[in-house]
Amino acid sequence: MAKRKSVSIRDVARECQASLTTVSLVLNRREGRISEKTRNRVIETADRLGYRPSRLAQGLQAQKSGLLAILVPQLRHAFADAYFGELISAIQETAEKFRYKILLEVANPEYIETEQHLELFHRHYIDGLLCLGVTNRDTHLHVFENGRHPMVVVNNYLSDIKLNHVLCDYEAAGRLAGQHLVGIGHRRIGLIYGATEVQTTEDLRNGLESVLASAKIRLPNTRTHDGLYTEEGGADAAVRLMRRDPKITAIMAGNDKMAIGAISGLKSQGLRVPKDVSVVGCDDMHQAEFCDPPLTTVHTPLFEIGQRACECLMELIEGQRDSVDEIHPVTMTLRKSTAPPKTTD
Amino acid sequence: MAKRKSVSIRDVARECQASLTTVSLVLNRREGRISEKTRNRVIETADRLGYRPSRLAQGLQAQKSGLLAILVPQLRHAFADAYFGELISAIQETAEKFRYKILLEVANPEYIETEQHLELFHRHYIDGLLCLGVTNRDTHLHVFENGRHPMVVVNNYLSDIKLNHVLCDYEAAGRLAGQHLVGIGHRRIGLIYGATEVQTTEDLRNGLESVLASAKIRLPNTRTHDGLYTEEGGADAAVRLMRRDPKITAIMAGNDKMAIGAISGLKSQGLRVPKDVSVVGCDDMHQAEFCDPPLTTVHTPLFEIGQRACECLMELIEGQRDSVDEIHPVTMTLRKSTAPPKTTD
DNA sequence: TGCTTTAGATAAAACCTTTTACTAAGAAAG
DNA sequence: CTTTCTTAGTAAAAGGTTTTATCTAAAGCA
Repeated sequence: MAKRKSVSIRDVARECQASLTTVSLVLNRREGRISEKTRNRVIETADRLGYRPSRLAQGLQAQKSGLLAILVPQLRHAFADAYFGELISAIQETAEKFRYKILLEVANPEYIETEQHLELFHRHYIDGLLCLGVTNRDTHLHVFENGRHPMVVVNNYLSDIKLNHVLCDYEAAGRLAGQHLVGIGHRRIGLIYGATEVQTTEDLRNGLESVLASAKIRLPNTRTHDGLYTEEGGADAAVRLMRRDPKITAIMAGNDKMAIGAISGLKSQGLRVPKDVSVVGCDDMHQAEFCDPPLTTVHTPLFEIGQRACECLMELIEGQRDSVDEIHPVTMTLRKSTAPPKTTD
Repeated sequence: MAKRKSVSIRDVARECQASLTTVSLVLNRREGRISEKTRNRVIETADRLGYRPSRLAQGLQAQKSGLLAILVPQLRHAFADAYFGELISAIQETAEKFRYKILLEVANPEYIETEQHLELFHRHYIDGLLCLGVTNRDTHLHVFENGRHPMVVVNNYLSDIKLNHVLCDYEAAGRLAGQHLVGIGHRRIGLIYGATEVQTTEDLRNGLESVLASAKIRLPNTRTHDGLYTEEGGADAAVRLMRRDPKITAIMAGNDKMAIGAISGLKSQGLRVPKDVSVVGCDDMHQAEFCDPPLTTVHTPLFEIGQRACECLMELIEGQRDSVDEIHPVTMTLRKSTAPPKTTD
């Protein structure tokens, strides 16, 4: 079975006795220039031959690839993660509406070293870039500071580099969780944070601390621990926190994964949730509803964030705006993992 | 800031007083044709101007896009799913080794209707395709039967259409789980399956039934239920199964998500796992280790499957082979969600 | 009749590479 | 001194599209 060459616009033109220009004009619906008769002849021929314009040729001519890239950090199997998955779903869905396609890029050390994220633009691979899971350590992103290449940081931002971003209000998330816990009577509250180099981690902690402060509660370092954004990390952190300060009555975790891990860790120590210790998460992942007990958590509108990030990127590409800076509100979702403390201390 | 045009090979040639051919030859390391002196001059100039070959032009000339697509079904936020995530991670990692990039495609009804999966090839978007989450209903894939376009079905196959595939042995998975449960004394065993239109679901059931049959145990329809591959579905199915036949002592679920849902459903009925009812899953997702109780499950080598599928696709593209049909073995992972039944009936 | 306008169509350029086929100059061979 | 071979390099074609500038024939007008 010989791999027959695909039919080009040239073939269509020859077949229906018209020029390339005519065919192109007709097929691109440029109105008014071509007679009805010729138009129909061209369309019929194109249809009959099964003509499909080559995207490479179109891209070359238009100097547009029609592709966006999503840049994800290299975590242990990053795509097996519900957080990234949710954002990617949202972005892909939105991009499709704008007839863009999505390229998947993973930022491993060699990738950064060789500046592949820039190369994507230089080599005309993509028209725009969405960065997921960035941290303050991602100094390689400074190349986007000048805004020369359309790019948006999704659900985060960098403290030192001014970049386009769309995210939700993690300080408010910390405040809401804090208000909830303090409101039902907790005073010894622990915090399991994700990586400190993530700016939103900082924000969340600040939000929580501000609420605690106004209730005259301190958050000493003995009551905080890194949970690495993972279940294992959360479990481990919870165990350590309780060992350091057994009087803790409530724990907030920086994301649902760590919160679920924490619950598991607490259980392993014979502690009941929420009877002995309350746990509140952050994200409101699908899974939060299905753990035991169902997780009280801060709802962050991840899907919406992904959508907006993509929409804004489109506007950057089209030149309809030249910077993006959006912060979306968050809400509290009450389930069964929090309750008033047994004893007030 | 005027969007300065990017530098082309023409610019390099002009700048260093050489022809396009010479520059191209040097930059593509075609050995022997160009003198050391000219070579160095060209390299220096290209470097100085920051020349980057346009992928669109290269692709047009080579009639290759350098892109693969992953086609995922439109499920509720498909990418927020650990199963697909694991496969995608593996594929992306492998593709990178071969210097291919990955395009993300979601097969919604309109997508199928307009044959976008074919269009990807016709319009030179991609050089190869990997299909995830396919079912026997996906008749639109018959267009790939002739093998004209390089494509591989990942971790599944279709009963009616002969397509390239790489998957793990789901019949063995059913057998292993069955042997384990029967081995520790269970005789009333329930099955929560995923969608029946998925061929591997069928295989898994056949494997389980074959083991039960040789132990003279039947698997009547009253002891099976659809769990929709979701946690909710699994929970619901477990509740219904126990209601229909309260003497069931063990349940196998077609994937870990349903198994975890089932555990949650059983708990909600006051049943203890594994004391009252044993549960065994299939997949061995990361989460399986962290639920309560940790899940006994069949380990399917998903990462390896993704890797191999991608490798085979490369070979199809390069014309090094013209069909793919690989089945990988599975193993049993014993944790805490199964135990001998309380009473034998 | 002679000039201008318009509708319909097209040739050629541009987008950027790679590859094929060719040339010019110098060296080796006779 | 002529012929052949080799080396270093280049012009041109091909890959497929869109767009700009141009052309032709017919119609409109004085």
